[in-house]
Amino acid sequence: MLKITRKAEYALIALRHLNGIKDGKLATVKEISTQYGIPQELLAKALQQLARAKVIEATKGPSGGYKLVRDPHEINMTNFFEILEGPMGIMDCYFDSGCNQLSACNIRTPITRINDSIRTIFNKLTLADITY
Amino acid sequence: MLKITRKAEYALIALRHLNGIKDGKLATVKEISTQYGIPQELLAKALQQLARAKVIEATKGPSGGYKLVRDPHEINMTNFFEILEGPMGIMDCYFDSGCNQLSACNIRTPITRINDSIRTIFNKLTLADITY
DNA sequence: ATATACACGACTAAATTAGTCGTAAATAGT
DNA sequence: ACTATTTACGACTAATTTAGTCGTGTATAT
Repeated sequence: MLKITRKAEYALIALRHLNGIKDGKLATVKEISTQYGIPQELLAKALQQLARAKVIEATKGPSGGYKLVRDPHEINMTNFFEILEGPMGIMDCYFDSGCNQLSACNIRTPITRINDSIRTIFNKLTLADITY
Repeated sequence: MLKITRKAEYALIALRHLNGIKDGKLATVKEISTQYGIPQELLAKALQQLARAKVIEATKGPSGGYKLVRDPHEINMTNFFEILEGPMGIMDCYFDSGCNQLSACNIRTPITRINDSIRTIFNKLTLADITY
């Protein structure tokens, strides 16, 4: 319950790794996946998403790989999770999903407040915090 | 992502409902499920769990039903969710699950901190808050 | 050229969640 | 005693989501 996906977990591990290597150095998916025991293809997908979102930058070809291109203090966890997993909220009604039948719903307001609290936590948390 | 289950959602709706009815009055699963458009059997299960956990009390037979037996201020959301869905945490490694392969894991500490933050939110939130 | 690395969509498998069904047990009303 | 009502609960199926794999393509350093 309230779990993040493995893809996000793997991405976090990778980001922390990228954040730890020297400026200008690159890390490949292969390196990271073997070092942490992560399925390579799955990690690859996650990193591709982060690259599309311009959080990291890819270099193709031999001696290619990924590097961080944004200040870790600027990457907050709400952004991060939403890049990988879409909108964050403890219930679907929060963003979309007709939810026709439950027009009698008596908990929408409190749920919204809970959602906001969680978003606030993740907004304040940056990759820099994850790095210690 | 970070979603609660429907069972928990339904249970919340029911609890809020029970909290709203007069002292001594009971509400049946049938009433609640039809009023809010919730699958009866699923709601029944959720309420049975809450009854086992002594959050609500069941009376069998005709004119039976459920009532709240604890002060809404004492029922916090961590308890509530853990009764229905088991331990709460954004990642499994938090409580159990060997997680053998990832001994190289570089994010355990920050993950633990995030978990704690979320638990803190839910600890502070009581059923009374959900009721407005 | 070739080997290496990212890009990406399609696919399958596994796990979780949602929902259903059948049966039992208690009890109020008759 | 009988019946209708209501909770209790395990077993089951269906739906959805998540995890992981595969094939193919593109860029590029040597």
